[in-house]
This record gives sequence, C-alpha cells and structure tokens, in this order.
Amino acid sequence: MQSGDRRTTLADVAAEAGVSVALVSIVMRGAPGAGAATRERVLAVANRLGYQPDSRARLLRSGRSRLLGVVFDVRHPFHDDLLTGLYAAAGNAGYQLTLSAVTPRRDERTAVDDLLQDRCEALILFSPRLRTSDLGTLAAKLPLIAMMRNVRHRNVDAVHNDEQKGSHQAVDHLVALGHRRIAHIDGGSQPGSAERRAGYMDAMTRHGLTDFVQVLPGGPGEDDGARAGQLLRLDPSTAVTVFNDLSALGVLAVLRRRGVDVPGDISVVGYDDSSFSRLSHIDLTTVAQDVDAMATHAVSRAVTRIEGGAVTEREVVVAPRLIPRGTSASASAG
Amino acid sequence: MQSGDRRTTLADVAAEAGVSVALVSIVMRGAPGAGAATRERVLAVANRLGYQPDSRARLLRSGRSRLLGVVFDVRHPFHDDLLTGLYAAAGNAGYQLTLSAVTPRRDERTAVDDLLQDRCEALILFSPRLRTSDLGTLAAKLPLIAMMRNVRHRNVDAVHNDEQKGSHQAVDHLVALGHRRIAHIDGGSQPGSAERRAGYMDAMTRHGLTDFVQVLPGGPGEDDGARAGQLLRLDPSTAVTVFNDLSALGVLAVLRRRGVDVPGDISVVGYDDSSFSRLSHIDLTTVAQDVDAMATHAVSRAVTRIEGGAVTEREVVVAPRLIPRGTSASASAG
DNA sequence: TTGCGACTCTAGAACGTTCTAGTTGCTGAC
DNA sequence: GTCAGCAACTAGAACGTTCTAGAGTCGCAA
Repeated sequence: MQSGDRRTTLADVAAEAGVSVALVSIVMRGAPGAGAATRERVLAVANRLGYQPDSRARLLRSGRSRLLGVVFDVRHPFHDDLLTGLYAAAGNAGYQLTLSAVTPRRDERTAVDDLLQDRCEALILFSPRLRTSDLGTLAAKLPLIAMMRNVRHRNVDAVHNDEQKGSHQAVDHLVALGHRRIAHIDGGSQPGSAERRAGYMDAMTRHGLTDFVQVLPGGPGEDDGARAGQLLRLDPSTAVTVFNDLSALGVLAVLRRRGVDVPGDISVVGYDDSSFSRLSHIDLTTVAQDVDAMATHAVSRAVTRIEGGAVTEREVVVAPRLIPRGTSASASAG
Repeated sequence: MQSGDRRTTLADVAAEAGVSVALVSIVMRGAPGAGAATRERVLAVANRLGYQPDSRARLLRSGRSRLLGVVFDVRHPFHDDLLTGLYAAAGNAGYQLTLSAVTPRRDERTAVDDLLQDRCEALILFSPRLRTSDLGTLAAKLPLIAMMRNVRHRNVDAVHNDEQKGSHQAVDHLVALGHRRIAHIDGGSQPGSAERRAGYMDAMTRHGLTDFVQVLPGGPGEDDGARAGQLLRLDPSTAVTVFNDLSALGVLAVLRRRGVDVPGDISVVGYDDSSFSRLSHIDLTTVAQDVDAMATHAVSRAVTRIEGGAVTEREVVVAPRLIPRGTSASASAG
C-alpha cells in the first residue's frame, strides 16, 4: 500500500547481491554474459526484493520501444474481437500493444496524441474518422495502419474487408436458398456503404436478377433499419440484405412486430457479425469480417514498415465469410 | 514514413532556437521562468520541428507517472461504458490511463504484469478473477482497486454495485406492477450471485410473499437461462428476476419459442444493463449498475491512495437503478 | 613460462527529460 | 556607488535502464 518508498531498481538488487548494475541488467534480460551461479543468485535476490523492470527507463535507453499504438472506439461493433486478435499477433511478432480508447467523451485526436507521447513505433487505427489529410501528416511521423477503412493516401496503409465480396456472399447465399426477389437496405453515407451496395447490385446482375434489384434507403442504426423495414411492407421481396447487423436488427424488430415470420416469410442477412448477432435469441445470418486475418495483417504490416521492409501493396483486402444462422431459410418455405 | 531519423528532442529545439535545453523544457511545460518573447520563439521552433515530448523520459525523471493502470476484459458486459467513465474521471483528476486488456487468449496475470512495468501508480481491475491472496500481494506494491467484486482483503479497495439493493429494486418493480408469484433464476457460483439471490429473498419476505419464493438454478450464460426457462413451464410464476441480462436473454428465447407472451403472460427482469439490452429488438427491463458513479469512485479512491489521503471505508458500494423497458408489464394483463 | 581465447564481470556513457542551484543583468532604494 | 531583489536564463546532475569497451581470471597449447 505504501507508495512512498521507492520501488526497487537494478541498483538495489546489485548492491544486495554484491555485483554490478550491468550484470544484473544482463541477468534480468536473460542475455548471455553471466555465470550460472551468479545468475541464480541475482535472480533470487531480485525476486526477494520484488524487483520489477521499469519499461520506461528500458525503452528510453534502448531507443526502440517495440510498441504498437492502437486506437479503438469502445462503440465499435467488434473492437473486442479485434483487440484479441491484435494482442495475439503482436505477441507473436515480439511487439507490445498500448491501447488508447475513443469514447463518447474522448475524441480520436486526443487518443492519438496520447499514443504519440508514448513513443510507439507505429499506429493502428480502428475505422478512423480523421480527415485523410490529417492521417497523411500523421503518417509522415510514423507508420500508420488504418483498419476497416480504405484511406486513399500514399503514406497510409489500409487493412480492410472486401465489402463487395461480402455482399456477393450474402446474395449468393440467398440465391442458393431459392430467393430471387432480394432487396438491399443500404447504409447511407456510412463508410463502406457504397461498396456493399455495389456488391449487391453486382451479384444480382451476375445472377440475372437485374429486374429484382431493389435498394431501400437506410443507415447504420437500429432505427434506420426499422424505417427501412416499414418500406418492405409494400415490397414483394422474399429476402433482404442489410448494410450492417444493427440495422438488420431494426428490420427484424419491425417485421416480427408486424407478425411477419423470419425466416418463413422473409430472410434477413446482416453484415459484420457483431457480438449480439451470435445471441441465440437473435441468431442473425450475417457476413463476418475475418477479424483474425485483419489483425494479423495489420500487425505484420506495421512491423514491416517499422523494420524498413519492402511493401508492394499499400492496401490489404481481406475476404469475409458468410455465417448462416437462423434468419435465412429456403424461399420455398415462404 | 521514415522511422529511421531520430525524433526531435528538446536538445534539437534548444539548438535551433539558440537557448538552453532547460529553458525549452520550461516553455514546453508552460512552467514559469521564461520571457514572453522567448517563449513564443521557442514554441514556434518546436512546432516547426514537430517536437513531441517523450512521456517516458519525462516520467522517468520526475518520478511520478500520474498514470492509472486499468485491466479490463473485452468480454465484460459493459467494459465500454466503464472505460468511458474512467477516462473522464481520470482526466478530471489530472491523471492518465493506461489500458491492458484481458482477452480469451491473454490472461489477467499477463495484463497486470504489463501495467506494472509501465510504473503506473495504482491499479484498477474490472471484476478480477485472481485469487484474493494474489491480489493482496499485488496490493502490497501499489494501491489496488477492485471493481465489481468485493475482495475481502485489508489492502484492497473495492468499488462495487449494491447487488442486494438491485434485486430489491427488481422485485419492488414487479410487485408494483401487481405481481406476487415472482421467481428468481440464480447465477450459480458466479461472483455476485449469492448477493443477488439473497436480495431477492429479502425483498419477497419484506413484501410478505415468502410463500411464492421460487429459486431456479441458473448461471451466467444464455444457455443457463434457457435451461432455467424450461423449468418455468411447470411454474405458476407470472414474473421472474434473472441473475444477469445474458441469462435473461436465454429465458426470453425459450419463452417466446414456446409461444409465451412477454410481458403479457410473464414479465422478465435482467441485471447489468448490458449493451444489447438496450436494443429495441430485445428491450429488456433490467437493473443498471451506476457505471459513472463506480468509475468516479474508483478513480478518486486510487488518487486518494496515491496521494496518501485518509480512507475510512475500504469498500464503496454504489446503488444501482432499475431501467423499466418492454419485458415487464402489469400482472393483470396476463 | 608465455600467450591467447573464452568467459565473467565492471565502469561509465548514453537515452530525453526535469530539477536544483546557480549566474547574469537589470532596476530601484538607500 | 553599492547592494538587494528579481526576472531570465543556464550548467549539470539525476532518473533507471542498456550498451560499449575493457579488465580480470582461468585453462590450455606452444
């Protein structure tokens, strides 16, 4: 409890063990250059005194910090999965993560500035909202990886989902179930919305269903989905692909409230595999972004940049995969 | 992009501005002791060179780090809200947060060790799973605040919800709606489960409903709730309070699948106000822990400990509040 | 005996800050 | 003319590490 008495340092351990500071440093790092007996003795002393290395001093001296800064928004639909993946990938690459959160009361700029002071060697941003030009100037200082958004700037790396392919998979899935009248509820001005919509159009055309193309205006929220769901009432569609899971949830709520059976009367497919979609109570068929792959790519790209490796493609596009669940079923059932 | 060329330091700025390093330090900190003209000139140079202070060196020298370490589990039902609250509270108190996440592949021990190396001055743990004795030895090194769990150790501060009162509120709410036959689905061996169950019994007794007390075995997960929901079939209860929201969701799923109307036939009240409970599609009546109050208390307690202030009560218990939503309604409706 | 490499260990500088204890130069009171 | 007091500034130590260069010891081959 007493935070007054200074924490034990290398010098304390050295004095107690009767060796030099440098030697203790060697032992603590597990570096070669110490005798077995001394090594053991030093470790024992360090342990007894409760020695904890001071990463700040350590990093200060050694120049390198081996630290990747991560900015995430606590409201992001799968920030938890992404963090899990990033920690694993960073660990494998021999790097550490420092996190900085964006919250409703703490903006991205603040979060980034905090990390810059920590001298991390690269920055990984979850779906950044900063202007491209701001990201550019930031990227002039250190390697910058944007996730879930394709930032078009020559200094900024981007790791993101193949939105078009995701929409293809959703449509393909529904077509395979026998659906032809498939609508799409779009995401408005949300990033990724245009690509997902284009993917839908594309797939419909490929399946020769151009006549049944039906794009309803929507948005990223539950209420957007609910509004769009109302429009479905006038629509003969037997299936609908929705911009994201939250919006799909709004659609489901409206449909069920109207007594429409899902998936009996109409199939609904979301996008993102947000954590709530897995709840058996919701059980939403959706397109999952490959979180692990994206995390791995983001880290490996960051490491490559830090270590001065060659990069051919600024952009890494990761294929998603469809997760069939309970809100989609064969068209014949309807 | 080039991470090779050393970042600019105080010395660079000093050389460029033709003053001493110490003076630049004074200017950058906004400390008194520099003339207005020089101050302006130094700031301009610093800005031009893109100077960023190095928090590591800064903290190393000044001893204090003004850093609070926070360990959170990405699977925690409201870690996002808590982080939001903590950032705000820490900012107000003039402290910074460093985060360390627990993930399915990264355990609490690792998360804590990382923070210890960062020389933070206190540790705040979200519902820690470490043994009390381990927490005790940790607390010997630095102030330790456990949130959402009442750790019974004289060195460990605890900030947690008043579980009993939460259950009282749930029962009171249902009684006010005219329910008498109110069951409780418990949380098994989960921390907090005993308290929530006791609160339920308590409240039932207080309302003279001892004869209708009915505790069904449950657990923390959706499937636990679903299993318990099956048992409700044989039960005449018109309402049920559930250990937590996730379990309540399992109950809801089973009931609805059986064609039981919620809240028409039976009312369901959860606990925790997990983010999904707010989804209009789920709209679960629940007991919300007062996240902001808990965050504020945790931070202020940490700061008090760090600064050697007096603490009378080791434990801070925060009152929750009931959030009425769509899964509870008047008993007469049934 | 000497020389040499291998091994173990140490002294001291360095990292980028902050802090203490100055020095300088100016103003104004005596 | 002297000196106290103050504002503006500086030199250099300190923080806890790591790293470089080198010193001491030992065993063994020549």
